[in-house]
Amino acid sequence: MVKTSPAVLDPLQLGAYFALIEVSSLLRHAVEQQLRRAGDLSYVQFQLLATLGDAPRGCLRMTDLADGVVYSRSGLTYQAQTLEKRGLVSRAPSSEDERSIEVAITEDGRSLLADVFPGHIAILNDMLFAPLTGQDVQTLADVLARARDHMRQGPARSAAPRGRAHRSTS
Amino acid sequence: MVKTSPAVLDPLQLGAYFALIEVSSLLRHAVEQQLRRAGDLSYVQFQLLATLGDAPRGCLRMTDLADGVVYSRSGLTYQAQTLEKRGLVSRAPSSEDERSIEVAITEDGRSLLADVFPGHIAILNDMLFAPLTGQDVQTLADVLARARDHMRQGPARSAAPRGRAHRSTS
DNA sequence: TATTGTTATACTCTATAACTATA
DNA sequence: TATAGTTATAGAGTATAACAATA
Repeated sequence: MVKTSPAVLDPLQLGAYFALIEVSSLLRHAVEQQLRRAGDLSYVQFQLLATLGDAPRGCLRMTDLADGVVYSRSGLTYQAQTLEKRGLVSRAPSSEDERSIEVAITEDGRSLLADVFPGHIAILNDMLFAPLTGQDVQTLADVLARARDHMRQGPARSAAPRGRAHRSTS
Repeated sequence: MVKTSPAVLDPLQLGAYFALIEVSSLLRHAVEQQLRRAGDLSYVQFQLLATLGDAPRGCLRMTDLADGVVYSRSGLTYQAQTLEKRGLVSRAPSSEDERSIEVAITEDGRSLLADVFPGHIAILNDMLFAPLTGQDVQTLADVLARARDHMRQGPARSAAPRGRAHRSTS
């Protein structure tokens, strides 16, 4: 039988959850404003550009690009079109699979990333890292990485049928 | 002179940042879906209801309610109206300060919260807490609380003028 | 048939600025 | 004048479903 989670959180868990939500929310809001000012980018657009910038040849298929950044295909199409109009990415059919589109970051895209990075990093340092020790950061990275890997693995069992309908795990 | 942050992040910081963003993003997306299904609530609406539910008499002024959940006044007005139409909150002018509106969670609001909580908590347990030890949670709560308190204090100095303005917004 | 991606469409949410009213 | 809140409006972003094309 699958281990059933208790129906409540202990205060420690509640604190961790609230702090996580609040920290990421405040951080994201601050970073979004900086990205908008420095490069007229939304956070999602920045994530897409940064993902491409890190990719082997600055180039990924739409589907792979979407992974983890965007939650619907049409949403990615929308953003990719926006970025393409600005000349920050280019799109071309894949030679291997004619169904696929390969998205590549352009020179302008890399240049904009470079413009935006310093301010981005400054915010992270000032807001997030300033009050933390090296050990804190180490632990944070370790624990969150474990959580992330876990989330990436199985689709959350409880993502489906809870709440209103109070039937037990059927 | 203000201490200047280094222009780059070390790999550890980068890892902590990415993991934080990814974890909170995955978590929030999962929770949003659950809230929508179980109670037809957006995350912000849930936060507002939950904040009211925790308040001394289930009642807060608009301004205090906004704090930390919403980033503009009109945004709160919009959400408060939405919740009021559904009978989940009520609004009445404050007797002390005629300018203020006091928002109170209703019985229906509390009932909906109760409907939604179990599924919400189940997701947290399954996605976030399952792979973590009690010590992990303890540390996470501690470190993130410190970060949050720091963020709450001063408006980030770097929120203003960094990253070379790329004014070609035309 | 399954997969990749686009389009049309409708909707939610947010932000800015102008506004009213009270302190 | 400053504060509390609303309104009008406009724009960004997202999701769903129907669609075309390739594997």
